[in-house]
Amino acid sequence: MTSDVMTIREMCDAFDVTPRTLRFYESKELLFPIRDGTRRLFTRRDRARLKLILRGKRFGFSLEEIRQLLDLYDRDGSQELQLERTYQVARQRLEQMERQRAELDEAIAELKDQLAWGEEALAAFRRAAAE
Amino acid sequence: MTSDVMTIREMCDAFDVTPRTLRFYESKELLFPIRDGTRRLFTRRDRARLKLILRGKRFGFSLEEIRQLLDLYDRDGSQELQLERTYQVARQRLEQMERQRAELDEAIAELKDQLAWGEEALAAFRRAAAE
DNA sequence: AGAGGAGTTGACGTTGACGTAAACGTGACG
DNA sequence: CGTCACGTTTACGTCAACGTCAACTCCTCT
Repeated sequence: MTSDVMTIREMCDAFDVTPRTLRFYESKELLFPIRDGTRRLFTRRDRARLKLILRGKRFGFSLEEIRQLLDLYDRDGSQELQLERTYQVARQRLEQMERQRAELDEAIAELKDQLAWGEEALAAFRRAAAE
Repeated sequence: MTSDVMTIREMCDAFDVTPRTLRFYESKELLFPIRDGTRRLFTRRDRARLKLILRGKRFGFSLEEIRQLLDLYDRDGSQELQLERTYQVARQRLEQMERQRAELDEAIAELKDQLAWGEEALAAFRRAAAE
């Protein structure tokens, strides 16, 4: 099963990222492709991680935050202390996220108010123009 | 009414920003304080603009976007077109924010799942340790 | 053998929104 | 008169997440 690993090009096509991005992620220890000589070969584990990375980015998380989350998903640590530690990290992240959501909700509500005001102002213009 | 203008310090206190920020905004042509010699004096117009700037930032607009919106308001004459334009931009932002919130909610749910998993695993450890 | 294409490693550039430091001016107070 | 506190300008630093070269190496096809 050679298709168990993918070249950098195949990865780029599959995930719509650039080679630079994949090398960058590797340098940040988000991905761990194996080497065929100097060339990178991405395993199915790398693909799973990249999928999570890209999703995390869409959520607006930093790569460093994502790296921490990946360590949770990656919970290979069969050790209780390690699990406990990553669990705490994840809980903190959840709190952050819920604060973010609260702020976002507030901003959305405010913006909606503004839109209502704008709508009213536009309606006034149109009434004035109708005379 | 000397309170018609404010010093940089008064502005910082009133709006909870740093002097650097106000100077930066001036350099970006978002604010136009008048000068008393070399010192800046912020008018009520500056205060109105700053209020809008900070609100815009909470909504996630870039300073450049904010500048353009402010400039639209500034051009003299009938403001209906400008208002219409601003309204459209704001509506697009709102859509972006609501999509962002939906994704954030999804991520929160997923992370909660992971946490439940971790909790269960920890509980298993503790049961094993209780023997 | 030569050309082409994909891959590699540095290293520097970019954008946004400021922070920080240096070096100096100025007015009020004791 | 000294010395603060506060102000100024200029300019360089920062952080994230890559983009954009340059200067190779290696494989493949003809």
